Amino acid sequence: MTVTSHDVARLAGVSQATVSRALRGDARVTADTQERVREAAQALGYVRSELGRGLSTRSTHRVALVAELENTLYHQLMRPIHDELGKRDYRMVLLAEDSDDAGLHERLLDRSVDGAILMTSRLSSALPFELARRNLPFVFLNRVGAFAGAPSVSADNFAGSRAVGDLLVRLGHTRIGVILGPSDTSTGRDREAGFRAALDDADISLPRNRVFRREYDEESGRMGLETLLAANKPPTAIFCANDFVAIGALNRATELGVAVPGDVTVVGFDDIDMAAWPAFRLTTVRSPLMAMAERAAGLLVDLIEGKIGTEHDIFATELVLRSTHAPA
Amino acid sequence: MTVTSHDVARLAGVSQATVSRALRGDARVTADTQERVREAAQALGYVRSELGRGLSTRSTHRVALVAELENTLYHQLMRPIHDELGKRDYRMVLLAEDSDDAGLHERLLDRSVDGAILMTSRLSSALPFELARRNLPFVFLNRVGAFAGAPSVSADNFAGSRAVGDLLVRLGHTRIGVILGPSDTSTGRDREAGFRAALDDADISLPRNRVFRREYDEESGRMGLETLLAANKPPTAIFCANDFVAIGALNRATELGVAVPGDVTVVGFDDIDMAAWPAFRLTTVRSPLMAMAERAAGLLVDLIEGKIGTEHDIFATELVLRSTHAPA
DNA sequence: ACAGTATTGTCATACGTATGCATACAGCGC
DNA sequence: GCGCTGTATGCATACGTATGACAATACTGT
Repeated sequence: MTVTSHDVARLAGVSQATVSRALRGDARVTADTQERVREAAQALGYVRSELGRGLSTRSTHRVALVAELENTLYHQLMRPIHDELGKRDYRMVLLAEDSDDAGLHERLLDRSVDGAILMTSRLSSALPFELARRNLPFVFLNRVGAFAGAPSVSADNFAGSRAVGDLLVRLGHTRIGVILGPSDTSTGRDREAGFRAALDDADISLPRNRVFRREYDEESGRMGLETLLAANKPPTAIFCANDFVAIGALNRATELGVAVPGDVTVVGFDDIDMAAWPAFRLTTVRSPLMAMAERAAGLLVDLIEGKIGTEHDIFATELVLRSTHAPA
Repeated sequence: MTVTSHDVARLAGVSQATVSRALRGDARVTADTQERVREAAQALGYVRSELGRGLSTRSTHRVALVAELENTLYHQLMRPIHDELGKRDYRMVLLAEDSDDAGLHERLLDRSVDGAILMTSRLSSALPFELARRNLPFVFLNRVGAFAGAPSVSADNFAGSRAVGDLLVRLGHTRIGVILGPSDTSTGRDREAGFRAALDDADISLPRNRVFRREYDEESGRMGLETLLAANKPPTAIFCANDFVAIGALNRATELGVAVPGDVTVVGFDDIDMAAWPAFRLTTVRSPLMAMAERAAGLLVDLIEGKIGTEHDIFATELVLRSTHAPA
């Protein structure tokens, strides 16, 4: 039923080995024979089996993108990753990272991929160590893992958040709140640290009841805004650890009849496409997400092909001033 | 370097064949031996090679999800598909459907997947015929292909759009515009037909300058709204072929200072999560996307395992009245 | 104790491709 | 016509797993 290289060989009147060589353009096969083989392959509609090829060469030219399906940030990153990998003759496979790691470990180590891009790795995750132990090349994207032995690509989260802190201070805010991401992610930690640094410099305190910490999703933003504003002395400005959170905050504010930026300033992080929509016009920090994704893909291929060592790339961020911030 | 079943066999003091059987829980291996093998596998950190397994069994337990990366609708569908496949012991692989079909054909036919879910298939696409010819099982999701030999799962697009048409008529609109999706998709065609049927029944015409046709994305909505409203006698209501388009229309309306629904009524289709956000509160038609995705995944697995024939499932839709519609 | 059967494990091979090595053959100089 | 070189192709095998056929062992009843 399936057409194999043996079928092609029979039709072209050569051996299977010659078919393999001919189709790869091996110079040891005459142009004449190559042509004949190619025609036979075409006629039969031959498609080389990735399984056979992979088994033989111990490489699949496939790369796993490991992400939490719920984290919508990666949707924007798939195109640049896909295209960069394509250019380098690699394919992308999406693996969902769920709570139970067991299946994921296996899927990464079953030899069906040559490497992985980890996008949503938690600092506490054992995965990077496991992969390193098994010599499966991988890079971090938008994360820095607890494991330092792998290349990473990330935005300058510390500087970016610090810039937001400085902005809020400059605008005269003193009661400032923050909706943070998970503390066991590098972005969660770094964005917190940068922001705190700015407030510290201005001698502005960040009491516990002005800190809300949860996931990187819209829902968290909704809850965060509501919770923070319910306090005795509610903040006049809220920094959200990423744009999805910020948009959730804006949504809840609208529902509660809270004016932004009239009643409260809201600032996000990442500058996803949606942030620029007129419905939001979110003031935020731009991470060069496309460039980062492309770089990560490139680094991974280099790593797989043994061309580089460990390298940590940090991309500069840029404050994007839109319409959700105002003086205190 | 890589741990194989031979290594496990050596350590457990049995043959490779026994390892294979033991790990699959074959009754022909004593519980005692199974335990010993399992321990050895554990000790060595053995992970079965998908390549070897696939080559031997001619099945990979992997299913391709074929989608255009730009079509954000599928992001919402990945979780139900992923989970349903997981339950049935299958894995999901995302393949980007780009303009050049060549690479895609190969990736589907290289025996690295057992089947495919086609989510963005164009009516003109040769892919379904190609897959059918090669006996690669597949199902259509949210589409009906020109090829009728494969199962399909879709919403009742005709009835849904007709309901929107009826609604607009009931609200007293007579100058009605529409922003349609590509005419070589079944959704594009069916949603157009249903809407036209409703207008026909009410003797309301749909002149060419009130029809804008483009892709299923936010950008198309922006352009569509602007174009339609620029006409001499602009429409007082606009039906958008899906929610992304509708949101694009809302965005552009905001930028242009056009009030919705004060100046113009806007209705979408699908009821994606975002449609309910307070920034939009979009009146739309709900497709049971989750249930559809789950069903498609289930059907595909049944098809792969030879349990069913061809079956076309159509899910009922439901009008969701929010805040973007008003009387003429 | 023996034949007969059930149980447990091994052997050998297939899956489809890639590749080191061997071979056949053409061309060449003498 | 002989041996030599070099090139085009074929042969054989490896990759890791699964499985049908078979062998070895234990167990049963008489």
